[in-house]
Amino acid sequence: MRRASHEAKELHGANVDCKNCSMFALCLPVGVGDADLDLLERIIKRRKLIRRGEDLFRRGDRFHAVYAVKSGSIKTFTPADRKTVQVTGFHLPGELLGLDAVGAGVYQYSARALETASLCEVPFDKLEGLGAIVHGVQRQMLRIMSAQIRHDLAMHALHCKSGAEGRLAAFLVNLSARLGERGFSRAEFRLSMSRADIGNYLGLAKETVSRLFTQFQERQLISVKRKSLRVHDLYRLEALAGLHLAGA
Amino acid sequence: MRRASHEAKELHGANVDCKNCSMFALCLPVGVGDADLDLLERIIKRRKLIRRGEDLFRRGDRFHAVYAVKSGSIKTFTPADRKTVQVTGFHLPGELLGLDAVGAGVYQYSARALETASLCEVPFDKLEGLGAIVHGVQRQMLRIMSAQIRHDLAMHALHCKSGAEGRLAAFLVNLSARLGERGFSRAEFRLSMSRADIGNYLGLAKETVSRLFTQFQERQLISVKRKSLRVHDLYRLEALAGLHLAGA
DNA sequence: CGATGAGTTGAAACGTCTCAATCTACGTGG
DNA sequence: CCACGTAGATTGAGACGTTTCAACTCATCG
Repeated sequence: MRRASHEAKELHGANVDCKNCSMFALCLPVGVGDADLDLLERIIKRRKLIRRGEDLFRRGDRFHAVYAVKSGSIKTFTPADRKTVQVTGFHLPGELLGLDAVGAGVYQYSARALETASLCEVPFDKLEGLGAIVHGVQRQMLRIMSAQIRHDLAMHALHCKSGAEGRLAAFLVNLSARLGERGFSRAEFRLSMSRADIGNYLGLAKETVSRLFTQFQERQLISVKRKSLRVHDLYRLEALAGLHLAGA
Repeated sequence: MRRASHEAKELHGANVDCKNCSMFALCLPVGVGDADLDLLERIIKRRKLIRRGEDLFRRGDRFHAVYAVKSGSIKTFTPADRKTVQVTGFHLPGELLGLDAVGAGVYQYSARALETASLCEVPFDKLEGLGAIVHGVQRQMLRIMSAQIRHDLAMHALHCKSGAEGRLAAFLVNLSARLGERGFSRAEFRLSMSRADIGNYLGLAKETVSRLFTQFQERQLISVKRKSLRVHDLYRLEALAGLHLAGA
């Protein structure tokens, strides 16, 4: 059970509260109002602003920091064919980027802003150093990594749905849920990525995505107008996505 | 560049050396021959043996331990439809299971032996406790988690290849590489999972998998006889899988 | 040695992709 | 401020690949 009782924010423009940020868990163990918190603040709060189409980092860049999205959204991608890319994920406000690079030393994919985005940069060596000192930070770092693995698993499951319909439905349900978790509206939001990006991500042709959107609309599941989307019947959408398994 | 110069072991029956185990990294930071190592040993070395078809744990079970596969292989799966399952992964000797459950408290999927398998059980609370005390263990735990995230990313990429041919090729290349990393033969190994499992995992019908195997065989890429597989032309297989991108 | 489950193969049905034309929104420069 | 150019989105029709259904073979095991 998750709460989403706040007045839902607009994705575009609004920042996530630190409370809703994936990184916030790191703040909890340190005594609030303590010198420790100040220490953490000094490490984390470097802000970065990038505009639509600009890259945050590129595949192969030396790893030095994890990023938390404060506002806007980011897509990550990696070369596929000699002249195409594979979109590997979309990152929404409150979510993290770059954890996969921790042990590798270099980023595994490129990250590009889908719209103007602000981010918190967290230099990892400093954070790791803090973890060695402050009790509980280490524990939270593991929790965060584990959550990332679960997230990736869920994305994986999303891709496995056979049939374009189920995949797109799962994608929308997933987007809706992730936005809802951070206090945005679950029912109405902006698709910051193009149809082509969605298609690429899901392994579908952009035309198929487009057709499916209009089909979902005819079935009263959603309404889409350009980039704005409204979910009318989340339950049936989830059913299409293959959720609603056992009674659980 | 990875080395595989050892005499290649048989997958079936042979154990991975601790040296080749994902968990081994945890042993490095503690001074070898020290009292610490003994401590680690006491935590890790609970062995578990399960037979083909038996479950190591089930989705929803309370999380208490991470497992390392010593021999044999494990498949993980989760319910999909009301009466089908989705295979989420295969775990080979030296690989880990259950890291995703660290922050969740319960396992996210069920794990079943594809053949008789022996495992090391690592109670996580104890390990975490040790991490708080022994310098370096914490660091290695993060490295391991990060590696898991990268692994999941790679699996994700594998699924994204459009076209059954590319997906199956990528799957075989991936299997070959993972076995090679642990000192097994990259060219000749046993497919411990059924065609149906492979198909389910890749989002293909089992018949398609079967047809592709014979087709790959006709093209001299591999030879398959029942469960034993030999890779004849890894390079062309990688090409099919969509690797060989830029010159890098 | 028959039973059983896994694997293979064929033919038809279906779904998704590709190609191509059209349409829409948006940003740019006149 | 309007007009145009462009990139993204939509829609249609045919080609292609994968799934499904079904028959059959082959190994394994009681």
